[in-house]
Amino acid sequence: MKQILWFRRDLRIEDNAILAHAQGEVFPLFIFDQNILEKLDAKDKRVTFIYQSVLNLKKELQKIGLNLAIFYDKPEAVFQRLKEKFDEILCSIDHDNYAKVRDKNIEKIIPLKRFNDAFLIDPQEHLNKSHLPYKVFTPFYNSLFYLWESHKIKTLSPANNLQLHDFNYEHVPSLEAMGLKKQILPEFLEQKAEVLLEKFTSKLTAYQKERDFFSLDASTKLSVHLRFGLLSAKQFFNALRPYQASEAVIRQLFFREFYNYLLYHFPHSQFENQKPLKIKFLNNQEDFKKWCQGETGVPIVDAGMRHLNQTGLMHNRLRMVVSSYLTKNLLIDWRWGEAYFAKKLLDYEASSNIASWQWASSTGSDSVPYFRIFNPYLQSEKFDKEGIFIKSVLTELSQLDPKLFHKENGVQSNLFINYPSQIVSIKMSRLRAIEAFKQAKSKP
DNA sequence: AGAGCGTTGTA
DNA sequence: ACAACGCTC
Repeated sequence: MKQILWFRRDLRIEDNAILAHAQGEVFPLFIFDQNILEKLDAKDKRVTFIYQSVLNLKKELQKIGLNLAIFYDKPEAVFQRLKEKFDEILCSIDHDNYAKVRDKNIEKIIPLKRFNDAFLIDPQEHLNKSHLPYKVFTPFYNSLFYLWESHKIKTLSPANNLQLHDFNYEHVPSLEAMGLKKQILPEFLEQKAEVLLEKFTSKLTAYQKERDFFSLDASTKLSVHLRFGLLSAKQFFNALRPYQASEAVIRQLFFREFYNYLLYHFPHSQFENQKPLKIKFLNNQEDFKKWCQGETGVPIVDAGMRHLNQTGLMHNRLRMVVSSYLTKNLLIDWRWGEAYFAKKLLDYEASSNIASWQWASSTGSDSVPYFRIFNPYLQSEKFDKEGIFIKSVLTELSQLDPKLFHKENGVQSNLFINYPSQIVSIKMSRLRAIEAFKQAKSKP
């Protein structure tokens, strides 16, 4: 048996399904997919992260007597060249549309063996008592109680006695050759997943209380590592579950499961409202541009967006604040926001991003009620009272009294500060959104 | 099949 | 209160 081990979003050795299930002669490879790269900005941060992770993986594979061939090509072309020599490809599953279409085409060239490796559960399982997929988080979460109860989930180790297929693929394409520039990444991304995990574990007890506060450093910082599989979901679970205080963070891990599960069962939700609502969005291009650039005149929204643009990161609650502002206050289609996040977020995960935007725009299956609209000023007052986060990003406001950040036109009232005026009044746009969603619902 | 409930809120 | 609905058992 001759197998290609196609690494994609599983850039690790331990608990890796394709390495564990491999047998005989193997050819590990990674493809920098031209179809994907050609659509990216030359300054895309994720590719820098993936690039360094892939080089690390190559070293790790060499330590266990294997290696990694690195291609810059279209997957179809790579496998066309290799098809005579191999019996099958092993890879992990992705449920987003691009991945599904890609894999279907590859399968016509060489048989593909897929493993559910990026998530704890296989979405095909875990149906409700009516044998239908869950649409509400809590019952879904309760159905995973058996997992929660098990303090350890069995992980996988690389298979023994693998032989490396004839290997003369030492050439590694440079980032520049792929049309990309090396980017400076947030410092924590240079650290190994185990190190971040250990640091998080030491402050786990504070997580539940502090996780909502933008300026506190309470989050796991592991979303990017999880996204590209430098750490598996099982490893994450196993490391944290033993602790008393783990419920809150495991719950978030299960949200990740839920959103992957929803995308699997409701693939159309990637493109359309999951609930068949016909909302009359305003979709004003100028407003959208201001939102993207962090020029809305609402300090917490602008700080969140500019921080995203600068770093590729955004705090969970901030994502809710800016997405509520876009879809409700500005009445712009969630798909515009989803696409922008897809371009910018270092931890962009299609399933989580899509479901979260559907949540914010009240179009998803278990989303926020349309009349429960975030007031960005109350959010910043509650979660960034001293304006620490806002000032860290909007440095031109660093001398201001933080109270000004938490009321409409507060900053603008200071005549010495040059800050954009508000696009809309919060009160007016809130009522406008409620009306638009009411209308959408009453349509046949 | 009818009861009970629903991630993150606001005025 | 908001609006009152879909999901789940």
